[in-house]
Amino acid sequence: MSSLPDRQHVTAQDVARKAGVSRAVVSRALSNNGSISPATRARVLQVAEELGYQVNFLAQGLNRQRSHLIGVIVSRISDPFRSSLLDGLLSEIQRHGFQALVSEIHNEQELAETLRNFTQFRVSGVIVTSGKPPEALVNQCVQLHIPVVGINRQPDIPGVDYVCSDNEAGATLAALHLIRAGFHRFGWLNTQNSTWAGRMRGEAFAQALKQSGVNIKHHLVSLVAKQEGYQGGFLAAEKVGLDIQGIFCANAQLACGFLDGMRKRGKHAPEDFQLIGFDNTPQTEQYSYPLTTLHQDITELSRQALAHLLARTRNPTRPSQTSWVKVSLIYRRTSPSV
Amino acid sequence: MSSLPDRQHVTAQDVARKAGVSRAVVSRALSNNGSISPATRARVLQVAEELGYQVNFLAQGLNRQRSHLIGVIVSRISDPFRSSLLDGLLSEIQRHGFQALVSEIHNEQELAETLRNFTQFRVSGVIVTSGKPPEALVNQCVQLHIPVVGINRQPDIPGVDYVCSDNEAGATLAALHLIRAGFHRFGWLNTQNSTWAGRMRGEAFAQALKQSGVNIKHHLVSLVAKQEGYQGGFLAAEKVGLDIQGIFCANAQLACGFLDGMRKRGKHAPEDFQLIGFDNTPQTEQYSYPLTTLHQDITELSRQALAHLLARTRNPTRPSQTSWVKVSLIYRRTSPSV
DNA sequence: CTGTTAGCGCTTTCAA
DNA sequence: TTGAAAGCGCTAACAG
Repeated sequence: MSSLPDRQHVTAQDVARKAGVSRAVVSRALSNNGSISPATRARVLQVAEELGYQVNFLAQGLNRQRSHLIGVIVSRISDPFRSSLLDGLLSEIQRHGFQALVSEIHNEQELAETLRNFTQFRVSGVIVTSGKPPEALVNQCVQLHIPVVGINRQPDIPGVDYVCSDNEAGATLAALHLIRAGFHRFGWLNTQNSTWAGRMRGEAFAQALKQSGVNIKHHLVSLVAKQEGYQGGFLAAEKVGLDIQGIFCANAQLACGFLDGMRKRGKHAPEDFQLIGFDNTPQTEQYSYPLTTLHQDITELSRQALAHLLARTRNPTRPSQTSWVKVSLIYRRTSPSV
Repeated sequence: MSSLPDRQHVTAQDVARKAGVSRAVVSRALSNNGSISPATRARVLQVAEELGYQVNFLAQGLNRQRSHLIGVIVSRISDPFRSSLLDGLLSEIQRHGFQALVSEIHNEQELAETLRNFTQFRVSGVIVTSGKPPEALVNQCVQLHIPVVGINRQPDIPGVDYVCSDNEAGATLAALHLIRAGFHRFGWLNTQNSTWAGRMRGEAFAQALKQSGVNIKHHLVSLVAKQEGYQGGFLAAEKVGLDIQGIFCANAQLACGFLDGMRKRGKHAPEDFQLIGFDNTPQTEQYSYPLTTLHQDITELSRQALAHLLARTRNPTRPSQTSWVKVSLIYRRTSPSV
């Protein structure tokens, strides 16, 4: 003899009936939107509670033309830095009451499809941590008032906001640290298909060396890894000249691989050469990889990303903004002691 | 002079108008569902293409009472095994044309809230990789015909399907491998708040030793780490007796930490002690952590999870099933050579 | 094979 | 403050 209807879910209609009001009132009570007397509101909420009412987000989204979903585009999430970043992003997304639609992509085409899919779900925003979205699609998002924010992407699409670690500053810190140790022969290690962030780091590193009087033509060697990640760094170490002194790596995985590759050759940091990485992944604080590294502030990166998203939601036509997040040098045991 | 309406999105109505048919026909053409002449179908698809029509998933889901979303519950995804698992799951989910709603939880209460949120989006299924969902909520899912599948969870809730790595078999392999090396003093390392899978591994390890004639009362010491992950293993190594010979770890992070903790004490595997881990994370194939380990077949785990989901979608009342996925011992350099 | 119709469950004017 | 009514965009049952 339950008073519940035969239907599967309790609807606003059910609540309305039981509370003796109209559906509209129920909607107002729950959304805190539109005027309603405190008394009615309380009663409706009470009944809703009793009935275990839960808003149907699909219906709500359909009506509002916007779901409580935020699309996140990632790739290779088993990479430690990327999974940490995703972690930070998820926390932040959930903290703001959204749910994350996560999509892993393997190429630009999948990125395009994913972006389309996201719009079909009327997401409240898109966060791109990997790949470069085709401008046409992004423009469509912009037109639909779906905020798009890129993390560590080249800030070049109008209408998109960006948040980037301050790669230049980081690379400069690395260069200065190495120079102060009195080195003369420097190395820069990156992968063949580097991201924009990686390239920035390399350019800034060279630039900083140069400004400190290093003849980079002769004293900076550029190592390019054929593969991404640990393996790439490991193999790159096989053929590096052993007279090299201070090496800066585009990211943590490359650095760990390089360190191991050198170990295999019997060379160790900081005695035989010195190494600075980027990212400060958990692995680089482990006993066996005590890597001096530039710390990316993932929490801040995530916060800023959401902040941009929300700001643009309020004002869809505001000019594009890029936030630069400070990086800091973490001194460990692969570089000169300070 | 565009023929497009002023509205933001192209709707089925627009396509219908331009193709000179009714909305229903458009729906049929796109969903391949309900009879329609090949000619009309082709024409409709053509027009849809031209107009750049995209189904509104919110409306579709509202009507069908089911979205193309699959909820995934995770925690601590910066842990290498977990991020690898998530990776596998995402691939599999996307391969089947779903989108993943990923939610990171920190306790059972968040799990409950998340589960509710998922149902509010009318997900097509839920995959739980962490925590133990309250049975009441799960029952609600079951009633709503939302399939729930647990990965590496204790298979004990009716109506839920499970896929687990074969922990017993893995632990037995480990025990046998260590015994064959002629050892007498064994160790088992796990965290204080272990998962069910971890406990299973420990029990099976002890059991296997016993069956091989080891007096586990005296010759098996159980180390419990106060913290999870690398740090837990590292600290656990600080106080282990140095006469220990063969140690089995509940997971890869503990094992790496333990290895490093012992290194700090000047003890190395396999010379001074021997170590077998679980999970075969990428890190354990690195030069500095050449860990003998049990490989969890993430691809298979993911496939089975989706298979259960789809099977139960077709037949919501089928009896609960548990799939056991084979694990294999990967021989590296922390254990006796074979 | 195709069109009409009646919802799916919610929000939001607009009157009362 | 409240209710009635229209509509978000799509699907499915039913006639024709």
